Amino acid sequence: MSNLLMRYLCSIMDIQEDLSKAIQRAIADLYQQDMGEVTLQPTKKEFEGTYTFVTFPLTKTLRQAPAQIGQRIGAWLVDNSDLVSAFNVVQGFLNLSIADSAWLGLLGEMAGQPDYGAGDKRGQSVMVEFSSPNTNKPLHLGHLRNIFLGDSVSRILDFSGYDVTKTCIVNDRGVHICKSMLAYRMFGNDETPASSGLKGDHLIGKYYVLFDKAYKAQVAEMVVEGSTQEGAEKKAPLMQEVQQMLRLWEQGDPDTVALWQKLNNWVYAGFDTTYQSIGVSFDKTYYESNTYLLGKEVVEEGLDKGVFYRKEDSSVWIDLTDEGLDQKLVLRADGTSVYITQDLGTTDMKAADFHTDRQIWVVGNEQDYHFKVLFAILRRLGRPYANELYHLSYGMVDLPTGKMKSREGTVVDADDLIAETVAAAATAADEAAKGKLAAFSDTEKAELFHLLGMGALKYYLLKVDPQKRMQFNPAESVDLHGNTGPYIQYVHARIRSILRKAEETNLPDSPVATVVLDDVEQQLIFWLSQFPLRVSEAAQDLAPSYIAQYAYDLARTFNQFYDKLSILKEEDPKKLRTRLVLAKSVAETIKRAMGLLGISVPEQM
RNA sequence: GGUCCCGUAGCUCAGUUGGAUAGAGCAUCUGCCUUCUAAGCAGACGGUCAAGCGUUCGAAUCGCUUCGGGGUCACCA
Repeated sequence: MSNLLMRYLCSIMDIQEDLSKAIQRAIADLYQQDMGEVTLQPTKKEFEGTYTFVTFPLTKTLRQAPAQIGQRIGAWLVDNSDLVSAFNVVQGFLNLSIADSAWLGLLGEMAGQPDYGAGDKRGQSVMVEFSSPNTNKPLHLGHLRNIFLGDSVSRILDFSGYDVTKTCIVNDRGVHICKSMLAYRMFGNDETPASSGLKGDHLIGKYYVLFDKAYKAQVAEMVVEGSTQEGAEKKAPLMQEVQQMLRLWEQGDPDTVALWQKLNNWVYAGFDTTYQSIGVSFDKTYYESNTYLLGKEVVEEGLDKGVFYRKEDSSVWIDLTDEGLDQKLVLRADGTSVYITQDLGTTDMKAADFHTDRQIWVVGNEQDYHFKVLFAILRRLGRPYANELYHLSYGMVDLPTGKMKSREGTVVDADDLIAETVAAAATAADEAAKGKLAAFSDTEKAELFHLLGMGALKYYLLKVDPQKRMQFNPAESVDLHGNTGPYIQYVHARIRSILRKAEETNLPDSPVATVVLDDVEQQLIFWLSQFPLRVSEAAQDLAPSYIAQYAYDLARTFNQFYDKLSILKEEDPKKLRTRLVLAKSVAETIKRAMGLLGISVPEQM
């Protein structure tokens, strides 16, 4: 996939890039050798300097000891480059200090850019599919990881210059929803979200559970009467009724369809409420009731092309054993579809609807195999888009007590979790505020606590590498201290407070070119300068965790700066002005970075 | 069993294309508010990077083997 993603091109001055070129020139000048691209790394904090160039790899070609190479290049840079103010050599490591003038020039350019870090429009489009719930029960914690990931990846790609289409495929048909429908018909007494006071998705979830209870009781009874467990599960009258209902639905029976529509609409309203409270939306929602019959013509096409083959029982298969996969059924003997049939058709349809250059699915890693097969089939069918399909796979969310299991009732409901997180954030924040919120109205307070709670929750779920299974610890997820969303939000509020006091309307937008910088100021400018690179890496790897980590590093460095140096009480007006520019840039970059995670930042907290 | 993913401090996690003495947070302990928001800062404690072998100037990172955890290999979705 990465072949499509070009390296981010930074329009502003790039110290790292310029330094790397200067080193190439040094080597050319001193040794008459062309080393090609040279890479730099940040200097470890126990050493003096900002960037480190490793000279070990040059020893063979240049036939000189690593330390000596470092000495010569370092000296050359100090003499010939305005960027480098000093250097030191430790074995094969050449540590370079950057001149204040270079830092200040960089800060000035960054501060002057209204959309600093954004990528140029590249005329490429991406579709991101995420959330994709079933309509028989409410969203849960696992969905939240999925939704936050999909939403954040969409924002990152958009910010990086792609045209992004966010889609959601709702699984609104099938046995699962018929179970809720049947239970509602049996026990519902025309209950509605309004009459019950329940969100629509929770109401339907309640009937899904009721069905399961009644069904299990029925099965148990039949087992007592002598049936086998397996036989009872198939023959139980409730299951028979569900199957009959599904048939009626497929035949378009008006009563069944009306009931189905009524219940599903309640569920959608419930989902919408949840999406709204977490600040997530979609450009296009597909419904499986409209797509589940798709894919059969793809099967015909595959048979014609000889990609698929028919068995004696007339079921249709593909043999993927030479790719390390298996033989896979794509159409049952009775001519009905399986899951992958429908996905083949849906993928074609999405491509036809939006013509995006890429399609990304945010789906849990239990479907890794499914997507390997899906992509392999589409490649064999010769789809032009087949090499630009990507499964953004993520690991499950575990609780401290272990796996979430719906059977054992340990599934964490999304709405409950959001409410609890916001409530916990409110308690903790109220206490920590120590009177800072005295001027806030109740509404303003509620908004702030929601913002902090969502910041805590989103940051907690997004800071971890998606691929990894992660543990959700409720207590940690609402923490305001340390590597958390609220810690970063706090830094933003702190800076905004200072800027307000500094007569906001009259803030400078450029530093003074001649001031002497403190180490921590250099570090802060360094972190600011890393933002575009981090964004491009996050876009390339579809990794919101890079942005989360970055935002924390930036915020933490600001707190060190804040503790060490005063802004408003600085007596040297040049320094004061420079620090204001610096603080303002940090606040804006934090806001932007957190925005890429779908997290808002407060003006005051 | 085939195949894929994971294994880093007591716990939760970072660790950029192989680089220096492997980093944060939480927890525990110690300092710092008359001073721009202490929701903060600084410090201490804490490691056989699951184990072994190999590749190389150099490995948490790459390769192989073993052990441990999980997913998947449905005419479910």
